[in-house]
Parts: sequence; structure tokens; C-alpha cells
Amino acid sequence: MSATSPAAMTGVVFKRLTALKPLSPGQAQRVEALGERLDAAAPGAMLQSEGDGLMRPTFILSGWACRQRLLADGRRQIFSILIPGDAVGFCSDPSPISSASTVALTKVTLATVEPLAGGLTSSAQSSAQDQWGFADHMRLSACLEEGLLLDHIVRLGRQTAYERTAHLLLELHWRLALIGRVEERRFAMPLTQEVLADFLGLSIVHVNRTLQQLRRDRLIEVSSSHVALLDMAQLTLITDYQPPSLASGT
Amino acid sequence: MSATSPAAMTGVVFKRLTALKPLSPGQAQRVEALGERLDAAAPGAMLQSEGDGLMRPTFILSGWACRQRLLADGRRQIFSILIPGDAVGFCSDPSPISSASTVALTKVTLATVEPLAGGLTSSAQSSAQDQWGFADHMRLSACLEEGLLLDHIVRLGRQTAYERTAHLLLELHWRLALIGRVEERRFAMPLTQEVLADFLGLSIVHVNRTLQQLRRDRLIEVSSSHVALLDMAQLTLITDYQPPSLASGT
DNA sequence: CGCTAGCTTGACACAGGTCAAAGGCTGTGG
DNA sequence: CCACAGCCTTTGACCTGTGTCAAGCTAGCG
Repeated sequence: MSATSPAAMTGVVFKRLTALKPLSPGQAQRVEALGERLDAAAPGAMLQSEGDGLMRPTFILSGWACRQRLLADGRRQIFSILIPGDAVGFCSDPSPISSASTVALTKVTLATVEPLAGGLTSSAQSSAQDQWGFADHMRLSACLEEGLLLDHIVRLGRQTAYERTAHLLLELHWRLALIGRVEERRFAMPLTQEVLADFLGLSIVHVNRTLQQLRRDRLIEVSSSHVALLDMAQLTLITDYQPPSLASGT
Repeated sequence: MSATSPAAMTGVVFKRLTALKPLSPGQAQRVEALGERLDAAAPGAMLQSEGDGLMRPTFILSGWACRQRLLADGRRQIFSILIPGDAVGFCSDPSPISSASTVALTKVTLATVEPLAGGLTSSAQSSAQDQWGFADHMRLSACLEEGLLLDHIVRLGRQTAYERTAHLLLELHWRLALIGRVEERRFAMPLTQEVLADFLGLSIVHVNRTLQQLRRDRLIEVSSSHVALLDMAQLTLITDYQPPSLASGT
């Protein structure tokens, strides 16, 4: 987090966006410029694109976060896990109340795209306007995210703890690979078992047991916040995993 | 489904859209025009806005449907239940494979908005363009739907069968009220217990038992595909239900 | 060097799943 | 108009995946 050069930090955003759709030179430049105005947040802090009116791309440059909701009695459900390169919580309609809040899971660095130079707010079409020059990417990103939400619903509704856990690991593997954070099927995963539990709809204890089962079955290896997938074929089979399609129909 | 006048059929769409944001006279007219070109589908039929390239608003005028996914071994998970007035399956990115398919649960009548008269495809902004004149509504609708997906995730991940079932009934009550299909807290719900099970992530048998428990607790009444909510306050309390906010931040 | 947050383990409880069979309904065709 | 077929609902007996409780354990951090 500390002494990394701005270029290294914005790299993840570049990779993430490029995977969705190639960036124009101008866009690439603006992504690089992200490195200028950084925001930091400590674990547990709420990240909210403060009712900014309209959506304004804000990216996680480093660290992990999540979108979650709390029930009245304290139960927590995590909707999605956010990794570097991901855009942070904005729905075109910034619903005031607790629809979902975005929370840092580790120390996090954020950067927000600045609006384009004034006068360009041309065309009539009111709201959806692309004052930031990333409308296409944001739309594709929203699609990708919807797909992830659907995957999550399947996990929670129809898969066993064992399948769920493995499925999540495959998802993270895929997403982290996209931003170049996987080596030899091994990646860092700075999540406590409590977070995993609240994401997977399980109890902490059972997450623990399930991870151990996966380990005993020689499917994964876990060591101090690092995970290695030992048998992708088998994992894919067990979990019925299908990586998101990035085919931009446009 | 048969002898109803076009106006009566498009009424639900009108109500649904108006709830999101008032319709301009022109828009209202185009909604009425929906009644002209109807499509019918039998229970079990796949409804897909056949890779239409871009999104093109298609509405359910009558009947119920759902978005679902099948696992390799036959397990099914339903993501959302679609009622009259709802827009049907289109993601800006029409992912080819089984991300999710839309299926009719009853006999269904559909209508698709026709593109605006040719030459209007003006402005430069490529994709997001509103050839159909409902961009704002579609965007708000997408937000509403995302909220419903999040609710669903909470249900599946953190609520008991009892809570889940009751929560779903409150959601349906709210959505049906929006299109004027609730009277005295009573509404038609043409869903088999199997569908409920696949939506709620439960077994058929347990859905049955849960409904009976709710009945025994004098919270609901069920009779041949009609449901009555007897104690909304209690139901809301139990399920931690919060109706979606329609506050259009725009 | 002690504290605290996170991990691990065991014993036990219970929500919800599975299996199996019996009752309704409803529509269809003889 | 009846009888059959199929689908849906209901019920009971039993099983199991996951949760709960409680206690140690480990390791990083101040």
C-alpha cells in the first residue's frame, strides 16, 4: 500500500476495464490520472460515494471491501466481495436507506474519476450522460456484477457448504487472474473466516470445517491468507462453475 | 387472458412505469400502443428477447414468469418472479449461455415496444441510446430489480424458511399492489409449491410445512392460488421487511 | 510479554432434506 | 357423466447438514 508507484496502483483498474472493452488512448490517460487523488480507508470504514447524485466511477486501487446488509437482529449478509480494480458502490439511483452499504475489509485505497472539463455536458439526454467517459465500461461492469449476484444466489439457494465454498474460491481465482493477482493458481485472500461465513450464508465454525474438508480432499491449500487451488478440473466439476462471459454483445 | 380490452392489458405496464417516474404524454401513448402486437407463451415456454442485440423493452401484460438457472444435476434456482407489468429478460450484454433464462410459469402475454421512427437515431453516443424512449424508466427499473436481488440474497443466506417465505409474500404483496392486483391484502398467486421451493431454496415438502405453520400462526390464509396476509405488522416485524424505495434520486 | 482477534476442535441440537405413500383436484376422452 | 390420468398437495418417519455452545489454541501486535 505504501511505496508503490501510482502507475502500479492504477494498473489494476486498467486491466479490469480493458478486460471489459479496450480503452481509448484518452481513457487510458484518465485512468492513469487516477493515481493523483487518492483516498484511504481503514478496515471497517464505510465507503460510500456520498450520495453524489449521479454515478461517478470510484475505484478500489488496493485492498478488499464488500457490499453488505445488516438485519435488525445483527445477522449480516455480504452481497459481494470487492477487490482491487473493482468499482465501488453506486447505483444510478442512490437509494437513501440501507439497501446495501459498502465496507472496507482491509486497508483500502480509492480513487474517483474526475468529471470531464466543463463545457462538454452537451447533448440533450438528461441523466444517463457520460460526463466521465466510461459509460460503456460501467454498463458492461454492471452486467458482470449482475452475473456475479446470480451466481451468488445459486450458491446460497441450491449448493451445499462444500460446493459453495469451492465455488467462491473459483470465482475469486477468476477475478484475481483478470487483474494479474494469481500465480500458479495461488493468490492472496485477506478474508477472515467470519467474512467468508457472512458471505456464504454459513456459520464461522462450519466454514472452518468445510475449508478443512477441501484441504483433506487435496483440492486446495490454505496458509495464512493465501489460497492455492490444487485441482481446478475437479473443483470446476464439483461446483458446476462457469466463468463469466465477457463477450461484449455490442 | 382472452376477452380483455387492450387498454386493460397495458394498464399494468402504465402503472408499473408511472410508479418509477411519471410518463410523458408521448410515452403514455406508446405504452397504450403495446396492446397491438401481442405475443403469447404457454407455461414452461422460454421467453427470451432473442439476442436482439441491444435491449428492447418487452413487457409481460398478463401471466407470471421467472428467471432461473439449472445446475448440471437438475437442481433449479429461481432468481426472480416476474408479474404483469414487469420487463422481461434483457441485460445490456446478452450473454449467450445459460447465465439465466426466462421461463413462463403460466400462460403469458407479451408485448415489445417498437423502435421510434427511423431517422431519430441521432446523437453520437453509441450504444446506450434510447431508441425506445424509455431509457430513464429502464434504468430505474434495473435499480429496483437489483434491490430485489439483494433482498433475495439476504433471504437465502440469512433467513429461516419461515422468515423467507413470509418475506417473499410481503414482496409479492408490495409489487402486486403497485399494479393494482391486491384487494384487502388478498391477491392471486399462481405458483406451485415447487416453484416456491426453487425460489426460496427449500424442498417442496418444507415449503408446504412452512406455509401451514404461517397459516396456523394466523399470519396468512391460503386458498387455491390466492393468498391473504392477515397481520402485516407482525409479518413485517418477523421478516425485517423493508419495501423498496422508489425515490428517484435524479 | 501479555492481550486480543482469529482459528480449531468436540459434543450436542435442530432446521430442513429425503423417501414414501396417500389424498385431493382437474381436465380429458370414452 | 363417469373414470381415469396426472399433477399438486399433504402427512409421517427418519436422516443429515449445519448451527450452537464452549473451550483451547495460536499468533501477531502494542
